[in-house]
Amino acid sequence: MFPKLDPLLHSELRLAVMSILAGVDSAEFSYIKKQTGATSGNLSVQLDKLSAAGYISVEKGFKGKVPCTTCKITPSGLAAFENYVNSLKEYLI
Amino acid sequence: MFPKLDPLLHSELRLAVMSILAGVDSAEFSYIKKQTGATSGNLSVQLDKLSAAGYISVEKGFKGKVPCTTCKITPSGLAAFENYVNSLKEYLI
DNA sequence: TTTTGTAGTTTATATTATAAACTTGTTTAT
DNA sequence: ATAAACAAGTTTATAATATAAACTACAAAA
Repeated sequence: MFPKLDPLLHSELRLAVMSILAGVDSAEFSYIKKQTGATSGNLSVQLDKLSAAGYISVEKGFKGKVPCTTCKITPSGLAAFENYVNSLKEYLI
Repeated sequence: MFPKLDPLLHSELRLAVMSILAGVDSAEFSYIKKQTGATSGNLSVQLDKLSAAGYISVEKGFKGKVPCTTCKITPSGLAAFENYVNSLKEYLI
C-alpha cells in the first residue's frame, strides 16, 4: 500500500537537484545553487551523495581559469527519479 | 521555483499517516500501524509530532477493557496536507 | 600587494528517524 | 490463584541526516 520511498531522493534539496537535472542536459554547480537557494556546503554534500549512488555524474573542469563543476543525471538516476515519483503518488491521495 | 516543503509532512511515516487519515473519519493506532508497517515506537513518536502541530487529534479511550488510541485529521492538518501535495508537485517534473 | 570575489570542500552541530527496551494492564493456561 | 504470554502503547537510546559555519585555493580588482 505504501511503497518504500528511496531515502536518497526523499530529501528536499536532492529532490530539487534531480528535478532540475531531469529537465536539462547538464547544469553547473552555480546554476543549481541559484535555482535551489542552497548553500554551497549543503549542495556539495548532496551532490556527492547523488554521485556516489550513481544517480548523477559530476565533472570538474574549468571555465577559462575558474573552476566549474558540471552535473548530469545518469540513466539510472532518471529511472530512480521516475520510480520515486510513482511511489510517492501512492501517498498523495 | 521550489517551494519549501513542510518538514513535518516530508517524512515517509508521517506522510503515510496523514494520507490514511485524510481518507477516513478516524483510525485506530493498531490500524495505522498495520497499514504503514511501522513499529509501535516509531508510530507513537510520529503521532505525537503530528498531534503537537495540531495536524491530528488523538483520543485515548478503551475498547472494552483494552486501551485504544484513535486518531483524526484536523481541518488545519488537512489544509497542510493539501498544501504539501501542491508544493511537492513543483518538484516532480 | 592587499583586498575582494568565486567556486567549491570539510567538518562540526543540530535535527530526525528508528528501533530496542520498558510499562501497564489483560487474557489464557496450569 | 499464579504464572506465562499477549496487547497497546510510551520512553529512551542510538544511528542516520541535513545543514550551515568555517575553511581552502585560486583569480581579479583596487
